[in-house]
Amino acid sequence: MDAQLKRGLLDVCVLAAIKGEDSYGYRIIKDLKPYIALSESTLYTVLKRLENAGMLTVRTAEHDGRLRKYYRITDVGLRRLEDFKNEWKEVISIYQYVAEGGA
Amino acid sequence: MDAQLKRGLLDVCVLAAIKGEDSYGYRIIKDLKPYIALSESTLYTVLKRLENAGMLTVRTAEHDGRLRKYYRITDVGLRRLEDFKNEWKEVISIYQYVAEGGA
DNA sequence: CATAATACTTCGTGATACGATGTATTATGT
DNA sequence: ACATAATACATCGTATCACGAAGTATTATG
Repeated sequence: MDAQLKRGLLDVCVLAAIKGEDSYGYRIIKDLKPYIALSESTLYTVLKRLENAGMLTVRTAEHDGRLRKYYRITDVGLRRLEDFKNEWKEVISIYQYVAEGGA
Repeated sequence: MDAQLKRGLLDVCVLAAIKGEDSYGYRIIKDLKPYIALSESTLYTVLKRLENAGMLTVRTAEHDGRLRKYYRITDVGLRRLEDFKNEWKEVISIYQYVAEGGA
């Protein structure tokens, strides 16, 4: 899909992917694949950004002798998801303007 | 609204604003205001981009002794709007994923 | 007669998606 | 046994882009 349209959706997609259960990079990419494609470099940029914003916390744990970084959503992250749902009303009104022939 | 979400919508909003009738900078901003706020510097960047992409044509005309640049949508621009509508199905599916609690 | 509105333009900055590339380990196929 | 793919994370450089700030000029308005 269009790279620009993607921009506003990436962060919330990643938050949604870790909302129900802690997850890690590779799995997040696979879980999101049916909805939105993102490369590893993009994902790690997103995760770092969300971490800096306090929307998730990281914990390193061993799995089959290999280290994994597990990401967990915070209250701030959950609030971000709620804000996004509210913002969506605006988006819908914009879409209708565009789809129904503009002015 | 969120700057990132905006990115994928700006171009199509501007195209929609000139779809029905040729328009010019200042008016486009006013017409879009109820839906999406954009500054002059942003709009002219968008218009230049759309022109380079062949999605609109420009014509300078005098109006009350003042020069105005009128923008008209092209077939390429109209096709862009159609593509956008098709892309929207993906966006909706992403939204549902995010809104309904992710994985 | 100043202030606001109209109308367009340029510049610099910060944000950011992504390809390319690198490092390591574990599975899988032949 | 050995190569290839999959898993897992990380960094760097680049191109795109929205926007604030500032500028130029004309026409309404209070």
